[in-house]
Order: sequence, then structure tokens, then C-alpha cells
Amino acid sequence: MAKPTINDIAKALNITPSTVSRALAGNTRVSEATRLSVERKASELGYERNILASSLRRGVSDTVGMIVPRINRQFFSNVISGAEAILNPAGYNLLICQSHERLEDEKRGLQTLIRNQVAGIIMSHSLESENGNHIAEITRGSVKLVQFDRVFSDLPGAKIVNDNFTGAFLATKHLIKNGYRRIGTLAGGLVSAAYRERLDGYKSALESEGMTVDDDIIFPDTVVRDKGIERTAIAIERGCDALYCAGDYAALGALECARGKGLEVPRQFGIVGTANEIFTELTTPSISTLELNAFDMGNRAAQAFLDINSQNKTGLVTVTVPMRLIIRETSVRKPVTHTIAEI
Amino acid sequence: MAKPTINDIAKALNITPSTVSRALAGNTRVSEATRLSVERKASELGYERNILASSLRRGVSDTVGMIVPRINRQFFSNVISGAEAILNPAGYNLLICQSHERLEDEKRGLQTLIRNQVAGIIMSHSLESENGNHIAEITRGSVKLVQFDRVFSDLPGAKIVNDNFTGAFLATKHLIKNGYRRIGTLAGGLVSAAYRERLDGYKSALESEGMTVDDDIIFPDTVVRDKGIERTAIAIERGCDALYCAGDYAALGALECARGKGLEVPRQFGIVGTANEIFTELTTPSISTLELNAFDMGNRAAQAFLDINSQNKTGLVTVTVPMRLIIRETSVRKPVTHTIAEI
DNA sequence: GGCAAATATACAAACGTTTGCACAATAACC
DNA sequence: GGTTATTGTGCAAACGTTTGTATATTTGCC
Repeated sequence: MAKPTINDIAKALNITPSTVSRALAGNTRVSEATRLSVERKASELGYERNILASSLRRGVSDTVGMIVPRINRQFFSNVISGAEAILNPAGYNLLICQSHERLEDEKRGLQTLIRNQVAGIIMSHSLESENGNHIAEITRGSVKLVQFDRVFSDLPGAKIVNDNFTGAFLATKHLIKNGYRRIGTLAGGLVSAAYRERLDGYKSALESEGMTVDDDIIFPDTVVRDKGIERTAIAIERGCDALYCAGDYAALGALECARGKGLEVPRQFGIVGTANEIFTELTTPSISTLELNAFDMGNRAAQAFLDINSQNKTGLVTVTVPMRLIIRETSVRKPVTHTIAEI
Repeated sequence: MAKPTINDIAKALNITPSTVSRALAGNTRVSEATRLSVERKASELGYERNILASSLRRGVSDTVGMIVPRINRQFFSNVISGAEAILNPAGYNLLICQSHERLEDEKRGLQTLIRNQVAGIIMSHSLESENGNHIAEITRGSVKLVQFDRVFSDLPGAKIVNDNFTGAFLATKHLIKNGYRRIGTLAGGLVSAAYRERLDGYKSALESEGMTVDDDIIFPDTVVRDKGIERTAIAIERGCDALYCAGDYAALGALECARGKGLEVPRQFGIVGTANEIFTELTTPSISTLELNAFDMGNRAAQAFLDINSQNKTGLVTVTVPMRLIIRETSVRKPVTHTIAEI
């Protein structure tokens, strides 16, 4: 049951492997007749080109690696789909690794990808990664790098980021406009620029309205649901009447905690999340959130790779993608129909 | 910036590539001294073994392919994680393709994987695939095959399936016990054995209670939310007071439709879904559903691959994984605390 | 010290492709 | 009909590893 090779085809047709290779590659000076007979034989034998040998010989690979923290997050799986939608038609396929938010797994993933000779790596680093040194060290510039969402700005290559600052700014402003007076934030891991920018946007919004920024109601490293519940309890104790959450799972926790404590949402407690996870639309009340446009980011990341790869430029391209504020029920004190505010 | 090879290491150390290879591969008769110096040099140069060349030479690959309909479905992404958890430590990595439920994409994915010389393929076929002919044709037995969830029983290789029959049986029985008298079903694509078995379980449950099976309230090909809404409207017209849904997105649509029509759930209308998607817990009322144990399935699928691969047996192993009925609010007429019924 | 056994390294071929170069056969030209 | 393009194929080397076999070196033994 050994896989047929071009040698098998050549032997069967009494020609040389090189002719077969040329015939299959396209029309590089091969007669129409032989090309047809080669193609017929190939499909008859069920021949599939051996990418390993091909890539090895050509010195280039058709594989692009992707590293994401978790594949089962709506955001990341949609980025993957978005990238795939561009890369597959361009003849590339994706090798996907999960970092599980761990530095060790991220390193291992990078090594796996490099060993697999990927043409490029599209990644969003784990929350444990404090800087890009390990990335620089393992890739050593041997591969085109595209970072998205969570990026280290000192690394070479393209960067696709959300306009986190403006998004968080608008979200917070929206809470202020709805009359909330003491607005805290469940911030994410501040090693990540994305979360820092959200925090900055939050602060700026408060300041722009003459409100004071109070570190007591800023809760870093709060992304998962349980942490959201835990920190919201503290926030409420400290007099918060609203939270801007840098992640939807934290927002979900905030909602559960607030309701658990008998607070009416949104009348007594306001919430805006970030990411537009599918469940935010389905909770009662539904959660207002910022849309990250994952599919679009995937598209752009893939396109950035193709650009770098073809033009061979290592330029520090940075693309900023706008976020949309999706206003649902947890943040609006008078009933609204669903509204979308484009930044 | 060319990547260092074992030849570079060999040259730098004045030894031959073969010694370097042996040194890096482990202790096959290489002196401790050279092994150490090779390792030092390797990490100094940032050497990473070229998997393409290695696999080509050894004739085996460290890559396992996976084909799933959609990566952003909770079920599938968790199966992937489950498989990864077994395969990564075993030295394999995953090449993932999405079929988007389309036959053409599935074929293309298979070809991609075969071309990439994967050691095995773990897959769940698309809803457009009516039989396994294309799979047999493209793989030609050159690769270990493991199917999960949606399987074609006539294909060789291992199969990991849920106990769909018993699950649907229990779900329907549960609705009956809660006093619903005219129970319909939103069934999935019946080309798939998984959905057929769920339908059979549903029918058996009705029959076991002396209730009649009425084709008018059996709605095939209903998996997505919109279809769920649409078909539920018809079901209600036809006098249904409950639905067993073979998918959670359909169940979500059913819930929205029923509430939209002013029906009180669960008092006037009962719903049980399938898959335990994350949102089922978060809707109001929360949706009772069958848990598919995705991570576990991934584990078992990966383990099945490893077994086939090492023992080189092509045996028709079929593993059946039990489903759990998670009783939440949409199906219980008197308040309950969350309960889990193990099959 | 001489021989056998054990140890460490080198040599060379192979995995399946691709591709520059050479060559043969045909076609085109004066 | 001889020279030159043009076209179609073959030859052989190369990509970076791995590995069977051969060779050189060391060790152990009497």
C-alpha cells in the first residue's frame, strides 16, 4: 500500500521522473500528449505530490503556522477561520498550536513550527509571555512573523491590532452617559499591550469627564469567569455601580455576581464586556460588549503574511482594526433596541 | 539568515553530519564528549531539526491531520484539544482543516493532509458527505484513519462515537416524565449516523411509553439557529408542547421562537438540546441538554490512532462514549437544582 | 605484544522532488 | 540541404536527514 511516487508514474510510462515532475507542475516545455498521459496515470494510481520532498527541494514551505492561546475561544477560532479563508486559496495550509496561555507551551509550539519549516507564523502570545525574547530567539528571523491582537512591538514583522484604546474609551464613556457614577474595570493581564490600552482608554474616558481614576476599583489579571465573580464582589463592596470588563468571561462573572447579590442589572449596576463572545447575546440581560472583528483580523493577518512573503519586506507594518461597541441590555438604563456604534 | 543544518554543526566541529545526527538523536554509540559538544553547538547556532528532511528520510511523519466541519464549534474545538493533549506528549502535532460542512472542502482537506504525509487522519465528516467513498479513494489505505462522532461504518479504522441512541432516548423519556404529551424533534442531517441514531432513540422512547410517532412533527436537517426558529413555529402550529433537538443551536432557536410566541418555557413548552454548548447554561431559562464529552472523545480518538499506529492493526475498533443528560430549566415543570443523569 | 572485542566515527546511499544543463529530434529559414 | 531555432526529454545533482556498512581507534585479555 506504498504511496505512488513520480518514479512509479515514470516507470509505467517509460519516461523519466523529471518529465513527470514538469508535466505535473504545469506547462514547462512538456508536450501536450505526455502531459495528458502523465495526468491520467497519476489519477489512476492515486498519486499525490509529496509535500515534504517538494518543500525540501524547493526550499520553501506551503505551510503557515498559527499559535493561539486557546482554540475554543470564539475570538481565536474566528481569527483562524479568517486567516484560512485567505491562505487556503493562496495555496497555503495552517499548522495550529495552542499555548494554553502558558509560556512553555508557546515555546514548544514555536519550535514545532520552525522544525516544520513553516513559511510564516501568525500568532497571539500567551498571557504568561512578558516579552518577545523567546520568540525572537526561536525564530531568529528565519520566518515571516505576523502578530495579532496581543503583540510585542519590538519584534519584527507585521502587527494587526484592535483599536483597544478607542474601544475601551467609548465603552466607558457609554457607561458614564448612562449615569453610572463609580465605574471600575476588570482589566486583563497587563503584560499585554492590548489590555494596557484598554485600561488607558478606560482611564481617559473617566478623565475626559472629570471623574477620578481610583486604583482601588481597577482589577488587573481578571479575565476568566471565576475571577470576574470574585473581583466584582470586591468592586461592589467598594461602591462600584458599573464595570468595564476587558473580557467577556469576566463580564459574565460580573453579571452573575451582581445578580447573585440582588442587584438589578442594568438599573443598579452597569456592565460592558469585550469580545462579543456568542453567549453575551444570550444572557438575561444581554451583555453590552465591544466587537473584536475576529474574522477580519484573521483576513488581515493572512494578507499581511502574503504581502511580507511576496515582497520580501520585513517592514514594521501595523494595521489597526476598529472595534464596534454593541449596546445591549447590561449598560442601558432606559430600554433600547440593539444598537451598534462604529468607532 | 539561512537556518543552520547538521552540516553546519559538523563543519564547525570537524566531524561528519552522520555523527551529528546520531548525537542529536540520542545515545546510539556516540561518545559523551562529542554528544555534549554537538548539543552545545546546536543550541549556540539555534539549530532546529528539519522535520521535512527527517520525515522524508525516515518515511514516517510526526504529523496527524484532523478534519472537522467547523473549528469554532465548542464541540469540535474541544475534541481537538482533547486529541492534542494526547498527541503532543507523544511527539505528534496536528494539522487542522475545516470542511465548513462542505464535501468539496472535505476532499481538499484530505488531499492536503495526504500530500503532507500525515501519519493519520482523525475526522468527523461534513453534512454534505453522503458516504465515505471519497475518503476511501483519497486515502487509499495509506494512512491510519480514525473517525469520531459522525462516522461511516464501512470505512476501515477506528471509530469513536457517542451513544446517541441512549442519549436521545433518555432525553425524550425525560420530557415524557415531565408530562409533555406531544413531543416533536428537530433532527439533524440524516445522512449522518449520529443524527439517525438520535432520531431512533427519540422514536423508541415514545414507543416505549405507548405514544405514537408522528412524522409531521419530525423535522430533519434542522441544526442551525434560524432553521430552529422556523421549524419550531411549524411544530407549535401542529400542536407540539415539547421538542427534543439534536443540536443546541436548533434548541436555542426553539427557545427563542417559543418565547417569541408568548409561550412560557418550561411550563407550556419543553426543550432538550444536544451538545452542551456553553450558551445553554446561560440562557433564561437555561437549556437542558445532552453532554457530548468532546474532550474525552478527542482523547480516545488520539489514543485509538496511537494504538493502530503502533500495533499496526487495521481492526475495526469502535468505541462508544456515553452521553450525559444535563437537566436544566427548559424541560422541568417543577423547579430543580441542576442534576446530571449518567447513562 | 599480539589478537579479539568493543567503541567511536566516517562514508555513501537513500527518501521524493525539482531544476540547470545537455542533448536529440523536429521545424524554420535562406 | 545545410545551418539555426525551437521543442521535448533525459541526466544528474541537490535539498537535510538517517542509517547500514566499513574503517579507525581504543580497550581488554592472555
